[in-house]
Amino acid sequence: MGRLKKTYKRSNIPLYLQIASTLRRRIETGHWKPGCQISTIEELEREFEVARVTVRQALDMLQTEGLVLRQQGKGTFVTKQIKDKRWLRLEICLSSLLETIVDNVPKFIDVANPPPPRLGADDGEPADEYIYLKSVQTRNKEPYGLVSVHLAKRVFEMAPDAFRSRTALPILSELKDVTISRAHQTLVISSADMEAAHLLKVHLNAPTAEVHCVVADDDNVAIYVAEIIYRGDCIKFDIELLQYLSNENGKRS
Amino acid sequence: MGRLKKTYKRSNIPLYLQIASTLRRRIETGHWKPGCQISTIEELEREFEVARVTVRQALDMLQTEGLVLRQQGKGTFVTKQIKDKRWLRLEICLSSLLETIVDNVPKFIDVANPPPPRLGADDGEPADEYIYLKSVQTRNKEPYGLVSVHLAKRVFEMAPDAFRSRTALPILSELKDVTISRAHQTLVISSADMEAAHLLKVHLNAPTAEVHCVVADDDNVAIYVAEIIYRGDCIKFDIELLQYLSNENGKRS
DNA sequence: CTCAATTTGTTCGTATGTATG
DNA sequence: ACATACATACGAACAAATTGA
Repeated sequence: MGRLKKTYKRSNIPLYLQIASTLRRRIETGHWKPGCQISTIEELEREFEVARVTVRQALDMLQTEGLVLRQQGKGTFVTKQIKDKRWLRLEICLSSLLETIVDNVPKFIDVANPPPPRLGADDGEPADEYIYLKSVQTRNKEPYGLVSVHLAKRVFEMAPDAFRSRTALPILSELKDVTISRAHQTLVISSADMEAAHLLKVHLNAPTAEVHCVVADDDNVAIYVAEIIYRGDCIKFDIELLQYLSNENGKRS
Repeated sequence: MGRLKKTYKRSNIPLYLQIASTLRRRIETGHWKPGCQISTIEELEREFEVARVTVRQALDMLQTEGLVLRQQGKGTFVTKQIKDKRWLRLEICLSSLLETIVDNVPKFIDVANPPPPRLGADDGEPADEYIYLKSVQTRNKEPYGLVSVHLAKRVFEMAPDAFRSRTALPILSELKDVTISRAHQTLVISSADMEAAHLLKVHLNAPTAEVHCVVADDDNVAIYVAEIIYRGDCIKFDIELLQYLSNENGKRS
């Protein structure tokens, strides 16, 4: 068994899906640009070491997605560039984060048995009581984030109607009687479980970003504890490495 | 077709794999802790709306991985916790980034036909000539990153031996005759293609972080252009949202 | 216009994998 | 463990459209 087959077999995912992903990627990265003819079926047969029908099955998918056009006797051509949908820029300061999400429209979901908030060691003291709010965030009617928020009941009751209709964090930051002393966020890369896949309309195991966000007030009480699952394909992170310069960097004048 | 089946079918990935992933996740997140008995096969049958044999096939995988132990007449028990391997903290300033990667051991790969560097509009002017260095980064003998660097030939020749044996960025920052005027990084979430899957020893389509990093000198020439693919399961991002406060945030004193 | 080369389309038969009850 | 159905994958042969010589 060749090196290729070995990589294929590490997952038991159907071959034609794996090949489709690889080809889709070549279009996405601009390796094959729109209008350009891609490798012939026979070349792909040899490259991936698979049967003709399997290559065709992969191309069928791309054609259904409208990415390529196949013409008998001519070849297979790229019809459109995949547009990058990564519109959601992750932010590293609270004010820009708020700007990004203030206009989002949450669709709230009823939850029968709310889980307890997951608080880490550094996240502050738990509040006496929490209200649990779960919602799907959408943009252009496309879901992109699944948000589960534990909001201190005391805070929730300052503006219950607002919290039940808009995204919590901007409301929180506008409340006069609440002082935010700490806001901390952790991001890891994960993959969609059944619930997330269903609500975000992606494949099971599609790449996601899991964000854990905790806001503490001036008594160090965690008044806002959120678990957010974003679709991986809508997120982007820009970092200017020289912007927040610490002093140790002796190189720069 | 029920809601569950619909989510399953969105991908054509075999059912037993999807179920295995879901169960593996429950162990990973601590929903089922070590020693704990998991749902019986009959419960899982009902929960996932699949046949008995399909559940068993999923459990076979977990048992092969050593995650669970099945005992006839007793049940299925979790044997070990999956350890979180997210040791690599992404950094937002150059000095901490350098600290993180300075000791990394790259294993260089020969490349026949280097691709051209991918420079965006804001990335600066291209250098006259680049040296292409491709390497797999490892930690504890486990691969975690696939790095492709275009290094301006002029810079490379200042310390060719160093660049051929160590990670480029720390060397670059130590060179006396090079002034870094801009260092910019973009991160997106993606999934492993054939090559990355093979070199990073993950499944095809496993979640990854793709980092595009460009360093420009004081003539605004892009002297370092890197494409890095990290395993998604070794990355972590900590953000103190109040640390880098912009002025508009009127709420805080 | 015809011919040959190229490229995709179609169809068989067979084997194995996945999923059900 | 069995019978059944359907999906995946192979290899090979043949058909149809396009192109340029």
